[in-house]
Amino acid sequence: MASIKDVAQRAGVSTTTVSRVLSTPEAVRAPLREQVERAIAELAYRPNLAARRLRQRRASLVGLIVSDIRSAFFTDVGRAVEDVAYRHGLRLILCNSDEDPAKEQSYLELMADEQASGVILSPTMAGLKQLRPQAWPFPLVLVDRAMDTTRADRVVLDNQAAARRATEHLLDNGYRRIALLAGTHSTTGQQRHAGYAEALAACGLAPQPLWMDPTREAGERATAALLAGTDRPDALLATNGLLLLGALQAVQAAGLHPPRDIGIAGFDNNDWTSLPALDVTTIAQPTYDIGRTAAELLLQRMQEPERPARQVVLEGALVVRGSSAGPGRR
Amino acid sequence: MASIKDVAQRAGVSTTTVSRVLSTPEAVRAPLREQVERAIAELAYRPNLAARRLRQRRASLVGLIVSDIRSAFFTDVGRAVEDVAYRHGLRLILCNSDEDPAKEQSYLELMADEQASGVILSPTMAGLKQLRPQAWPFPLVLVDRAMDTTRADRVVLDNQAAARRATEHLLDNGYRRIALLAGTHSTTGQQRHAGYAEALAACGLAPQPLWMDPTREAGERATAALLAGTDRPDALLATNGLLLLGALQAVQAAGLHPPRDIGIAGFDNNDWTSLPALDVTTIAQPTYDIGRTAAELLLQRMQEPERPARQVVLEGALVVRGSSAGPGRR
DNA sequence: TTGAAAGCGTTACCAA
DNA sequence: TTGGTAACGCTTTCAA
Repeated sequence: MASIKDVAQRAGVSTTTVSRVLSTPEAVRAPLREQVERAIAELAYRPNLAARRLRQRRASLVGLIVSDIRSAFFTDVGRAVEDVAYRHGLRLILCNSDEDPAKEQSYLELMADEQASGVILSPTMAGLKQLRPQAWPFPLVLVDRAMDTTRADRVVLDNQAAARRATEHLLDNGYRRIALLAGTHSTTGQQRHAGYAEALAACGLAPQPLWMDPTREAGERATAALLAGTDRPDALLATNGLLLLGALQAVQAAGLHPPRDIGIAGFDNNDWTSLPALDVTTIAQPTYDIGRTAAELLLQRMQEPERPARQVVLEGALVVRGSSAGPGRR
Repeated sequence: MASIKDVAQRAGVSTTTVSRVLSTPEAVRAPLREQVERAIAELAYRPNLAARRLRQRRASLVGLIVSDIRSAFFTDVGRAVEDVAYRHGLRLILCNSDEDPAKEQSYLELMADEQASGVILSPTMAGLKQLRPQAWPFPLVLVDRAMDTTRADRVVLDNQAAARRATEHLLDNGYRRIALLAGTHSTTGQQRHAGYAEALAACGLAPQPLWMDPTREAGERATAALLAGTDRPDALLATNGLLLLGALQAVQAAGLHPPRDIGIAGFDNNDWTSLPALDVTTIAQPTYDIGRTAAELLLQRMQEPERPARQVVLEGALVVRGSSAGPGRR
């Protein structure tokens, strides 16, 4: 591997000059610069990142730690972050905490060890509770999940409003006994519950929330139990895509047909929800905007570490499809 | 940040000894070692990875470059790779090439710049064609996609056999005019086509392959055109999950009901395929095994760089569901 | 505008 | 078994 020394030798200049051509080319006179650039090309020189980091005590690298890499939500967010980061000469490292606080912690430590310039994090519930953003040697931006008390920049959906709108939509279409499948382990589940409860309260109706692990299996079990019970709901709202999938599974297994037998709506506009045979009403999140905003907040904080923390709230879009068209409708 | 010097000073030993405690503790006598360990704990010392890399000229880091991070296939593979890597003290960096050869190339360069110990790659078609595994400064293991001529370790599905089995299953259930939705841009599509053609040839039937971008939209368009045409097939086989989704979209939009009006089967046992309202026959890939095997091949090659390249072929499982039960069946 | 030299934190070599 | 010292490749003073 050619080093900066080899380049300097070949170009007949000092290593300082080569370094300058790499970082601030305009500070080197044209003829010399071209000489150096030629040597770089001829030797196929690539700077050693480890050496650069050691010297600069900072890596041109941002981390994105997500709780579930499988969800379309986070991959879209990741794409947006990468786009912004790349334009600013920053590399992105993607980490999947898999909803495991220990893994999350371990990745944060990895980022510290790697001297990352910044980290964007969608924390687990446990991780969020004990999170001390100031304790990390890099700026931290939270996405998707955050508490009002957290002193860090954050980008979140207006979960409460989105859930309220979805619930109102079900109410408008004639459903009255609306059950909520809500995920524990996340602030989003709680906020979505709040919006749901709010909409029902405005109509003087009783909420029927069910709390569970945010998995397909839990959603299926809870829904099956609900449908087998005496006080059967006439509509279901699921607070994320996996719970929605589980709910559909149970509804279909019970031989029920939305929207007639039961209304269905849920968060996350996953690709399969638009299949005509399912045609599920969903809340679509502005995933790309969320990621882009998070990356921009991070870059700003990197430049201005002392500015006060900001929260950006984005809106979800209700995608109305057939599954919530109203009881008795085909 | 405390450095190894601070630890040495506090423990009253040389930096060499501290370094040894970190890498080969058994080479340091117990009392001294404990002294050092105490100092490390008290100072909350963390080794500087950049310095370590600069010195060792190797990062304890493996890269996984996938063509589509969204697919369950690659996230499962990633989890398996991470498990194995973690057990061997290696960090995993996940990169998404998004089927873009330029991005793939750029990530390979990133891995070289980072002095990665090894890389696992699912190459794009263009990337595979011009891939020179020996040209990279790290061992390379291919997953999912590879050519027989590629001189690198590789782990692949027996795509041809899997496609043959799926086709035979459709034939066994009475379908005769079976169309194939195959993705260009990948060797898997071609191999799956071969198995499909083989099964049809054995029955003296004509293949009806359609080549397209491996996207939902392309699958939908192609299927819609197929269904609107004169020589309408009585079954469809899709070579990946997105094409399957697109095919279902078009079939349902046309008001057709599998398995009666048309048989459906496809690769990738995605979570939504088991919904009762869809109940799609699929080929499930042993994703975790694929990832684990790839990681193991990589570790072996890191230890023994000169061993000849090996190919590991794993089998897919046909998951029979209702969508292929036979024409005229409900 | 250019160059010399120091130093980032670690490990590897050699000597004790 | 332990320690001194050089070196990894780069950037950043500082001086010319």
